[in-house]
Amino acid sequence: MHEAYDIHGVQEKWLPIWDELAPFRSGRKDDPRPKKYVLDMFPYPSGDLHMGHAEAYALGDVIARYWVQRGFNVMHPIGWDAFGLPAENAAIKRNEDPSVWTYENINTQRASMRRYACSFDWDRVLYTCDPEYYKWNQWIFLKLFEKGLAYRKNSAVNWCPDCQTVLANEQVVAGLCERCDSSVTKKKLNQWYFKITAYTERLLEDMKQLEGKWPDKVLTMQRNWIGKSTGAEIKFQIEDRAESVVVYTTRPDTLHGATFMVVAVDSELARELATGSKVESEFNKYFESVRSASDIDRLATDRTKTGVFLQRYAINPVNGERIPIWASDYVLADYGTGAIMAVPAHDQRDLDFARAMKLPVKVVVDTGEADPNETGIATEGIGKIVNSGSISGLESMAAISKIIDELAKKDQATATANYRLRDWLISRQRYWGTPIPIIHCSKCGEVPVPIEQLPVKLPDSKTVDLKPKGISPLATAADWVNTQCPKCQGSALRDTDTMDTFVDSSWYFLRYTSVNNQQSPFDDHEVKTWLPVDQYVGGVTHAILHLLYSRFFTKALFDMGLVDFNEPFTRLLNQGMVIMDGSAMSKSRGNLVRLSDELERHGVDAIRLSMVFAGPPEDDVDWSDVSPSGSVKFLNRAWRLSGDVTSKPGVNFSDGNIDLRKITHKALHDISFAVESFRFNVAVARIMELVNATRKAIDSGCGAADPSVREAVEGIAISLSLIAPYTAEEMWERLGHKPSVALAGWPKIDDSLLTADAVTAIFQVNGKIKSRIDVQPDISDSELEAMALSDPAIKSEIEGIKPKKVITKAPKFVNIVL
RNA sequence: GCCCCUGUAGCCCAAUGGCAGAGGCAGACGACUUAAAAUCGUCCAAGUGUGGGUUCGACCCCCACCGGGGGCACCA
Repeated sequence: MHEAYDIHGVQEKWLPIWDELAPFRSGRKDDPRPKKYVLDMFPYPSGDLHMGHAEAYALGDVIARYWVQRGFNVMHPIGWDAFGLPAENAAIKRNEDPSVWTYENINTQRASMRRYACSFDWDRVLYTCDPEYYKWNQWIFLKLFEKGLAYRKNSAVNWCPDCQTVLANEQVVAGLCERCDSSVTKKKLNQWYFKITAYTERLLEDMKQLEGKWPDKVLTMQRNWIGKSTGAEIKFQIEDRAESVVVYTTRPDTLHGATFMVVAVDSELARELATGSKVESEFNKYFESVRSASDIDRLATDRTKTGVFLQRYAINPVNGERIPIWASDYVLADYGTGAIMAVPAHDQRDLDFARAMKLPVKVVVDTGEADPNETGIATEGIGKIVNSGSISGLESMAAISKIIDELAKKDQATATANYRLRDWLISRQRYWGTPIPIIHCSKCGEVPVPIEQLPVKLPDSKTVDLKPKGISPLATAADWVNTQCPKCQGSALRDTDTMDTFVDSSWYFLRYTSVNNQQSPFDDHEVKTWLPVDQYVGGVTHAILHLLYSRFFTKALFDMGLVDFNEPFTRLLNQGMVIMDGSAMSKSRGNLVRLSDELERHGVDAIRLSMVFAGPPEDDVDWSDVSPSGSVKFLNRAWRLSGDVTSKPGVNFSDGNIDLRKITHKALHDISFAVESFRFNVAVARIMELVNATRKAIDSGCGAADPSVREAVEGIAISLSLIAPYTAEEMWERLGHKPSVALAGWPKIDDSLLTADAVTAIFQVNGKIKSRIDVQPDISDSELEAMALSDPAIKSEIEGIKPKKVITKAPKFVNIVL
């Protein structure tokens, strides 16, 4: 039986010692170390931790632990995103308060995190369902309300029939509810919104700060989501109507080609134009058919165009042509002005409609492609303008600015931009969330709950009918709903909706700085000390939702003077998913791997190591490609080294074997570099290399007693402490040191040991390698070139031909071009 | 349909315009062992998806195509 350490024994051994030492407590007032805020996205407490958490928290931990070793005062907090539907649904099923299920899961997860050796600061924990937390949600809501950034409006909203609540645009994915995949329908409701659209340009502009620091993918997704387009608003006179209609177009250069106008069937304008006309009943029939269609149907791209001619005409401002006005569902009521000028020759959707309705097609841009009249394919590119009066002959770009100028003088056009981003709908018709702190008074209207009355706590769940029925369960708590108007003292009603749980996570990173503060959401001084977050770690699933909302909150708080930075997360790392056999793990697929089973089998360190070593962090980890037993083997191999070292702690390393010392210093240097550039898999490979080299040095090199061996093994223990804390702690103890290795500090790297004694130079002829030779690393270009030219292999290649060119980069290579 | 990422050994992955291989998994062989496990050691394999181009030199940069993944998709 070869010596091996007891995986589970060491876990039980070190946990209480770490509890005692609390090596990751941050924020001592007199701490002289520079700060670093490393943040993992907090979990939703939906049961125990799973493989995905194991990966994410292993990666975040490497970063946090690394900066501690590098001498930083690292804040690495954790909390729970504890409001939300699963708790409520469980509560209904179990007939108990949602908090019971929630806190049971939180306790389970907390115990698992402790065991998983997460380097969290356990003094900075928060739960969003805690009234001490959501009180500040309400406080921020009221601040936004005061600034006009929180408002209520009546409009058609996304409704999930399964969750029985409304959803924000961001929470509808391809017509389906992002939570439960039900088909989302529309419902006309009076709902609360946050005015994120007031920040559109800044959300877009400030992304420049994040370039290179956030994954490009996330920035692209946010840009797409915001969806900026530039163009012009153009006024069209309408026959027999005093007011003109404004349309938005990105292609004012095609204005002469507008042969009809289309208004959104569900717009006010369409209703007005149809009312009292001969086509009113036909319009109503069409309107009803469109209204009952699901989003899924509506979004199908290959759907044939439908519409109703409203028997009305608009006048094209550039040529006075009468163009018919149609109502259709292919124009959206809430984008642009809800009406468009249709240019069938140069827009595929308009062309499809024109062909379906037998409307004329007029080519006004020559793109060099075939006539859309014949091909049925609109020529959407830019080109030379034709048949367009004053702008004929211009290129599209020049034509756009000219026509806008001309029309602007007559007050018929304005250059403008449009965005896809809509305001954030935050009211939800469910119980387990933050109550909206507004009182509705028949005399005074929407009255904010006075600050000193916060929090507006949720009514006791026993007094509430939790079953979803389309209105908020809070409405059934009569005693809670009926209250007094803070202004006129008359009887009034509380708002019964709760906030979207994304509100909770939009500022939690600020609360960590002062979780026990009862006077304000966060302590000014602490926020100045710690924020912004230096490193955020989490899944790409939040690329739009959470990250966009948090950026919006930060900017709003900045404008209120509450924070002094405008981007919350300086750097972002997106880890991939843990999958199995090529697809996402799920019970129904039968490919679920249970984290607890894996931990039981291989131990915490081996699982953490496997996660980190599996590949680049942003790639998915396929668990079927991972060998946790290989990790166990490696950890044993590293651990055994610590028992072989015979020199005493504190021995002078400079007396050690130079070869091993060079390997050690190079390895430690490379490991730092790899960790700082998020190539953790490479860092692990370097540690493995160092372990192999040390093994060799002990068995067949300088021997176990050499000081260089101690230096190497100590370096291994410290590096491993980022990834495999239990093993590292055991090694550190066996090396004769006191715990914790987490605080040992990164070894000082001696630059003079980083240069090799000799390097292999290569000699090429026409880029092909012909010879190689070991040279001094400080050899000069001319020396190396001379060596190359006198090298026998090279000489025979050259054979008296005079080289055209010789490229020399000492000490690496010489390339002779013939 | 549009945009982005990606393709290296049987597999997971390294290689920051300069020797294609750092590390691991799997495999083969040897040492130790009565034997096996564990351990230690040795070995094994691709010329970088395909075709062009730039360069003295390309896995790396550019273009096209093929395969895989992702995002957007009636947003005027």
